[in-house]
Amino acid sequence: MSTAERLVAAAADLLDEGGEAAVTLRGVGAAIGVSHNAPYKHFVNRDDLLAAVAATDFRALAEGWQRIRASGQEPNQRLLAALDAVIEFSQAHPARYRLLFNSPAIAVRGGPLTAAAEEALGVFAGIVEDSQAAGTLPDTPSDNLAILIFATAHGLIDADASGRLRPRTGWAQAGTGLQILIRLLSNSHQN
Amino acid sequence: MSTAERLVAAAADLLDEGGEAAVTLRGVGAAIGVSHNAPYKHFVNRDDLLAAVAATDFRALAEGWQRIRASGQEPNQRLLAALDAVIEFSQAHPARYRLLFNSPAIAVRGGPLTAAAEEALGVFAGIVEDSQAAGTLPDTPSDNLAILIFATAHGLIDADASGRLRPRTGWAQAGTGLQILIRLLSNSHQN
DNA sequence: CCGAGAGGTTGACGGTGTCAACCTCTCGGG
DNA sequence: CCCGAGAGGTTGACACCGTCAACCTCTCGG
Repeated sequence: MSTAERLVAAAADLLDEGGEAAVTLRGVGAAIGVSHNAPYKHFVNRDDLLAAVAATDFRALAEGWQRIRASGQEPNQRLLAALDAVIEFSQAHPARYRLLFNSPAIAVRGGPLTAAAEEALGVFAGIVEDSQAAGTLPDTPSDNLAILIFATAHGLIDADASGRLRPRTGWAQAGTGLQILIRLLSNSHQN
Repeated sequence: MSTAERLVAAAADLLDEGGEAAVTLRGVGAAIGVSHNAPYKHFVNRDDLLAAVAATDFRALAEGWQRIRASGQEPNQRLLAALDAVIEFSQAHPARYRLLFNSPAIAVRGGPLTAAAEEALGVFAGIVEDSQAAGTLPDTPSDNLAILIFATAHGLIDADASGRLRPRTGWAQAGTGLQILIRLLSNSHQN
């Protein structure tokens, strides 16, 4: 593993352990046994390192979704599995999830990060499209419905992370809300 | 205005001007002409000050929604107006919006912040309930549907803020997506 | 062979949150 | 009337952080 990769991995670990505030260039360097300035040989600054973590995670997410899309399940089952996958990631790695979908430091940047994000969301849109093609979701333009569904998932995940989901709804987790949404949308379609 | 209130106002201004990173205890103190340690006489630490800003904004949001709920419009129009209000806030004060609904530093804390947040979301749930009572939305339990709708709104706002909404959907802003959602839900109800 | 560049190091700078100590009013009970 | 406690403000210090600059040391291609 190259030094740059080890730095990214160390940053991801620190993110998991202590949130974004715990990711310090000096700490990341120390974690892999290099000096406090070594990261600057591979990343232009702290945000750039975080962006690299985000890009890695987007690629992993896209890969997981791709596998789900290619699996033999029913289309709506694949959609629910894709949503479950991102919910699971958000619970296992909250800070990294926030980096992907909530971080202003990352939002604007172009380049490989944006490309990785768009590829991942493209795979997700494909999964939604499969459901529409199978006739189990309304035939609104695919990208629009995908964004709508994903936005709801993200909103529910955030609400859960903020502790505002369970007390108000009694739902065990965000997935419950999404099942309800999918059902409502299916009803809408069959009207 | 008390010193504490002036500190909160100054913090809100800095949030608007330069994002969360620009809110520095020293800067907030300097902005109102006190020393770099004066804030500690009113807030236990930086997060506490940010929480005070968030609580203030939650109360203002609740007040605005209350006014909308009491207005004479049609129930579904009131719901769309409430959603427009939060979208407008998110665009006028992105960093403060993020503080309300995205911030891990704020999420866990109990006390007045949590109370203010729950009151605001309660008002929103009331608006949704009105629409259900008028028969223009499905009769899923009120709180659940409110959370579902608000989560979608929040997700679309985040997607927009990350620059991932417009290129993919062509929607002018998050509100467009919400109109579509409301229409889909209405269809679902009338099935 | 040698020189440039990649990748690493040390050292320094200004800025930041936070703690500790001190100062100075205000005001209510003896 | 006094006086002492506490609220609210100040200065000073500390450790830590991102970042810049300068330097060192390999490696490798012309």
